[in-house]
Amino acid sequence: MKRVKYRAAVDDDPLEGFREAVLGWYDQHGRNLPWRRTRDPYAIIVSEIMLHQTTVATVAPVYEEFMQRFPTVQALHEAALEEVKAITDPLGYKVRGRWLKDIARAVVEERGGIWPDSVEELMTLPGVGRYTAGAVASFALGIDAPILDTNVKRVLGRYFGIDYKNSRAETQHVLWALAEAVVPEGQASRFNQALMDFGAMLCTARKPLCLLCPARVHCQSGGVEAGQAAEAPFTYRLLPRDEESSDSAS
DNA sequence: AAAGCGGGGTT
DNA sequence: AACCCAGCTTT
Repeated sequence: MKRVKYRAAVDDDPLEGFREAVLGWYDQHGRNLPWRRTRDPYAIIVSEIMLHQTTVATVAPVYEEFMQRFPTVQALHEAALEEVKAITDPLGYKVRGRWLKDIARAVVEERGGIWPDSVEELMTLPGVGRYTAGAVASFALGIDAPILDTNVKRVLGRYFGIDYKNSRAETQHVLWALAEAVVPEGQASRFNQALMDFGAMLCTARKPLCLLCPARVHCQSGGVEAGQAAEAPFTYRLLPRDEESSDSAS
């Protein structure tokens, strides 16, 4: 008796379909970046500070030089600020050198060389906001924390039909909620990386490759190119959560 | 909520 | 010329 070689996968769940599309695409096309070869919180946070509003191509050589010169948080702590800034200032946003020095001081002197182990604690470090904290938590600590950078905003905004460029607090709140909801359990590190590559390489700001997109069946952007109709419209809703007080949103 | 920070690349 | 880039802090 001949066995059926394939099993059917009916992609009628927009959220699970999105996860599978992004992860499947990432397996084939994901980038091999220097800061992905480590889980050292120090190396990860150095890369994330450098990547603030700065392209991967610009950061990569500077990151390599920085990590060679200051391989550990102790090495950075003992270095002169001027020597640090000589490497980081050419990236722009020249406060980054001081932030990294202040982070090193906080970890070495105030925390005995032990890194914060939660998003909330990470956010107390200078230059570390919610995005960077989520990145370090997921990439270095293995915590299922969401991230919401410019790539993820664009990808989720298009897929869920949200005006992601709107800076209103409520819009950003919804995007964060979706960024959290979409993370597959136990896979935040890989999935968050996948989301960013997906946004940087396929679902790009200027000319997204909608015809190659494995998630386009459900995408609420309807094809950014030529105003195509959404193939599979869907809606989402935000559920109240127990641990949050109900007066948070106005 | 809005401004300020910034060099470097793309359209 | 305008837009974009693994955002955060200050006003």
